[in-house]
Amino acid sequence: MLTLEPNKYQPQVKMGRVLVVEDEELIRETIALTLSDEGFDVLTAADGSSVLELTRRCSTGGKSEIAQLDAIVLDLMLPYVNGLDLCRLLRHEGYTVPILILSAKSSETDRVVGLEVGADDYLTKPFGMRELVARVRALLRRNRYPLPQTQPSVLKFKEVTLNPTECRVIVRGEEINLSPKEFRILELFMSHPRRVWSRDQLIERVWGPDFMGDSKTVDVHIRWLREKLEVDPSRPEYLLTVRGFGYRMG
Amino acid sequence: MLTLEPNKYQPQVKMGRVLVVEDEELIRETIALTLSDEGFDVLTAADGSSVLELTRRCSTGGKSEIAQLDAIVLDLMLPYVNGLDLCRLLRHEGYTVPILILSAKSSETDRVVGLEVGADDYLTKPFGMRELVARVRALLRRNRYPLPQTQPSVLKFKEVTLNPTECRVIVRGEEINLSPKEFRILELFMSHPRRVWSRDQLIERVWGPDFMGDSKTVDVHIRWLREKLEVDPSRPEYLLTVRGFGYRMG
DNA sequence: AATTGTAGTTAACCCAATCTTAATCAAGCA
DNA sequence: TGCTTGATTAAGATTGGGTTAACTACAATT
Repeated sequence: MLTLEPNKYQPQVKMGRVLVVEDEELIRETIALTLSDEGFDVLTAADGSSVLELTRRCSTGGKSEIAQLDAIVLDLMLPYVNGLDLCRLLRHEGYTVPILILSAKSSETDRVVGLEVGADDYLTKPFGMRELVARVRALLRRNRYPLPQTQPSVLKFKEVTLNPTECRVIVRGEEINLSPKEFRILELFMSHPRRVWSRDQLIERVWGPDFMGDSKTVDVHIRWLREKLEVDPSRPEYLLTVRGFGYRMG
Repeated sequence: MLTLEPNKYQPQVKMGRVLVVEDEELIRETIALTLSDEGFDVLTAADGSSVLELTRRCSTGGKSEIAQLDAIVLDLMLPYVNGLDLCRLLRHEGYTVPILILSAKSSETDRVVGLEVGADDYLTKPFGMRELVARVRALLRRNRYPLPQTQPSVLKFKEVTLNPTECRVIVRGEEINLSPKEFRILELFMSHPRRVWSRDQLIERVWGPDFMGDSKTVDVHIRWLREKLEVDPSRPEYLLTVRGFGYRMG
């Protein structure tokens, strides 16, 4: 009655453990597969009583398995134990795991009751998988401390990854150390791949409009960047020269 | 442009401070009144720029007013600054206040985008006031009773543990004594590990926007923090310098 | 009221990382 | 070939961060 869906792609980041409680097999499996593909560890249950069982069972010794969940996706129409009662009961037992209720009952009153019974979110059937995933993610995001970036917000190009908020650059798996100017030049290039930038445009964007010096200084910085980025700096694959115009990434 | 709705009934329990951002006056006032009747302290704003102003302003001295909110109800169709951008911006600035998006855009894609931009909930117009209240309550409930496992009341990073409620910091098993500024700087770093903070951002968040002094003062506080945190302050493992940008934890 | 202690700010100094400049060399193109 | 543009390098100038100490403000204590 209780299954763990192995992740197909084994993502590097642990997204969290989600329990899906739904009696209709097709829906249950669809949800489980989708969440699993998105990187969640998924447990499934087809009725309320097996969830109750979880509250009793302790795996590692100590906390019950419920306490180790990061979220529950809970259908309301369940055999034996009603979903609302189950939600109420879990809260009454002191469990604070985020609960997202799924239900065919779409009236405002139903939704209000669901939320008042202790659910964190209420999604009415029919629903789209993308929205379900987004809502589950929102629940986990809120409860994970600290909040991971809502969006990856990293720039990638071939074997180079640049993280603007952390000011980090990874090249072929190795972190490299860039000077401020180098970093900002690279950031500009990576946020506009394949676009050609003239020296003056680079000066304008990276140095600012007050810079009074020689635009040839750009060449030197490009040189240093190539030194750090390229396998063979004299045969660049990333920072390419566009003779007569400027430079371009890619 | 910014009003505080006084509670009519002054409930004994403080429900929380909610900011309602909505340009249509009728809707805004309806929401504000309803929430106010339900016991919330309600602030209202008619456009995005006055919210931006809030990120700058700080009342008691210290945290900006945004940081003192318990939730934001945010309409998407706003003059001047788009609601989505506003949400993204708040998250990007590191604010973790729960956000509930209101929108007339009801497609699944719109909802997914809203949630992915960092909102906690997405409610499509037309909506019922009871549901709105229930959802706001769910957001606050979640924050008030944080999950023991997922949102621990303490922040940990390597060998440093910071307890925000008790204002205590343990380093390698030993409790250390931090000054208020030091504590709040460390708290900010620990709630956003790996994120780079510029001196100005630190000033903004820790000192508040009214601080008129030299941002070099940050350096000195970092120096003292290192003295207390690091094994070898001249070779920091926790508070790292990112030359040209600022500082970063880890 | 005087004293002591704590916290925060500012200024001064030093050093190393970084940036700019200039000079020279190599490559592309007519 | 000759001309132009980019690459490369090293020297010198500049900036930014580390560090310390003096100074101010304020609170607690005597």
